[in-house]
Amino acid sequence: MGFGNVSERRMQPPQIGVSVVVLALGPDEHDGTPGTLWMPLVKRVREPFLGRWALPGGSLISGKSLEQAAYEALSSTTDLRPQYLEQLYAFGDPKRSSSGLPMVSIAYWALVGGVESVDFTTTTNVQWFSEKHLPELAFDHRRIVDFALTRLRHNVAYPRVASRLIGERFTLAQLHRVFEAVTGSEIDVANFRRKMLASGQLEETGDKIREGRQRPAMVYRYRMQEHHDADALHGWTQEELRTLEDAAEASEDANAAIVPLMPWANPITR
Amino acid sequence: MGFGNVSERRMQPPQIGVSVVVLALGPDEHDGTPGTLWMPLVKRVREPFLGRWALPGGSLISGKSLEQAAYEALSSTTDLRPQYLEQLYAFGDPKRSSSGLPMVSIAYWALVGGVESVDFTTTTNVQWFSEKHLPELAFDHRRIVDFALTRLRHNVAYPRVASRLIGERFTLAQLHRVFEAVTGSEIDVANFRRKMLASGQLEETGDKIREGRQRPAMVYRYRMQEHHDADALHGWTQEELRTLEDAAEASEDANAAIVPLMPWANPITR
DNA sequence: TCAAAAGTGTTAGCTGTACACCCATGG
DNA sequence: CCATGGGTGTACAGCTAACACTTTTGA
Repeated sequence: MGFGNVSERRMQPPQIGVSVVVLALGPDEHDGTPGTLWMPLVKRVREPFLGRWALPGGSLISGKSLEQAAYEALSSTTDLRPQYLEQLYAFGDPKRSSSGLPMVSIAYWALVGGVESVDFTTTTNVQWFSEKHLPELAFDHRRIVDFALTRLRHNVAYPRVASRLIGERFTLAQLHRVFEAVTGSEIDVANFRRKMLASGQLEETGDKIREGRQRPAMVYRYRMQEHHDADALHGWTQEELRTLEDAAEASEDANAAIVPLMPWANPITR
Repeated sequence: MGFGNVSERRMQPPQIGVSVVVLALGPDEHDGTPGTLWMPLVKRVREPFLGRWALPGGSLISGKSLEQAAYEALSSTTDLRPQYLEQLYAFGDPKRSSSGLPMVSIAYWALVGGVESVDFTTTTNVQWFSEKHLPELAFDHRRIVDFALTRLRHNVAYPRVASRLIGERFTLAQLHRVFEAVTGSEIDVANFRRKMLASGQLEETGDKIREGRQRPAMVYRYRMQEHHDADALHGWTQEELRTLEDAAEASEDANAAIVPLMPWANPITR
């Protein structure tokens, strides 16, 4: 049972899928300093857009939540546990597939990493690309990527976001580099330090680390604040709460509850 | 050909629908002053949740964009042109329908109005409810409503949002009342005036209007800034751009292009 | 001429930004 | 002892919040 022709396909009820923009901090392509965002793409093995690079994703099948589907799309390309996963937007223009197949795609963005810990291995069907040198993508995935990058730039100031990119322990200088890399703008180091420390979100580990040959820097860690029970209040999932906050103004920062991500996730097999 | 039993339905591919939270500013229920948000709900005529109130919405069928589907859900309950329409969130937990029918719902929020112009007529299947006295809703629609209200509260400071609630021409006092009503907090009138005027977004009409028996107030109007051609730049729809901005911090306000809403909308028949 | 709402001025305190400066370390 | 990055002090500009004040109107 093959597909019908284009106009027949247009009459089908739309299919739902998820697409995930997975972002990790990796080395710059010229100097090796970490300061560029990388994302894995998969090569399509079917029409339409056979052979093109596309975002990891999959169809939504019964009994699974959207987050689960996104999580699985992610684990099919990376064996890392996502450090952050949030819904971006639902794309549903019937013209978007440009092949007549009506399709609604719910886009997610995820952060993986820990600066050192990401494995940028290339396989036949999965390859990591620098944000700055993306190939042509299938469907409207390029727009989804831009959407995700914009969101990240706007949200990197939230500790829960930045911390998922950089990893558990870090110096203020490292954190500063991440901010400059992600936002693409220069930030005064002195003021950055004070702002971060004043936020009360950072906690000294007591350790020091020397990166170059100079004075060693204090190692910090994000202080995970205790669970507010906000979800019990309104029945919202953490992910939904984050999206709510994304819509918030800057004023109320990070009074969100942080709980272990993906409470339903199975133990990872790696 | 009826439905199978619950476990059979669970195996179906999920259905996609849209739900719309339509908000308008209406009179307070005690004093008649405009200061309460109202929304239309429809009574369900089918299982599940037969007889319960639910958000206007519908199934997504082929060839229609999500926005079109949302627009039509809106026009089925209100013959007003939506002044604002924006995607909220995609809800997709398979447990959400509590009846075994897998369902993904893409929620939109819309503003209609112009203070005087909304017709709060009740019909058999459609009734307007005050935000403060909502009945029990079908599905997880209560959460969607809360989601929309939170979004509105966070975004009312954006002129394009507030203006769609209040109507074309207004005094600063009226605008001030809207802000206080929506945010639920007291705002110093003097500072509010200055902030609004300093924003450069307001424009005198030259008219004055007297609401009580006192000194008449200047009538203002929002200055619609010219079209940035941002959509041509990135291929984003206006609606997608707004959602992007929602994720933005307060700093960059309203450099968004404003174009006539719903360019594909047919002339209204009223 | 008085009450009530429209509209203006003034100040204290907070925050962001710029930039000068001191400190610790290995070579 | 010096170059380098880590880390601190300070001063100014601009914004916000609070509230006292003046103006305009109809009754």
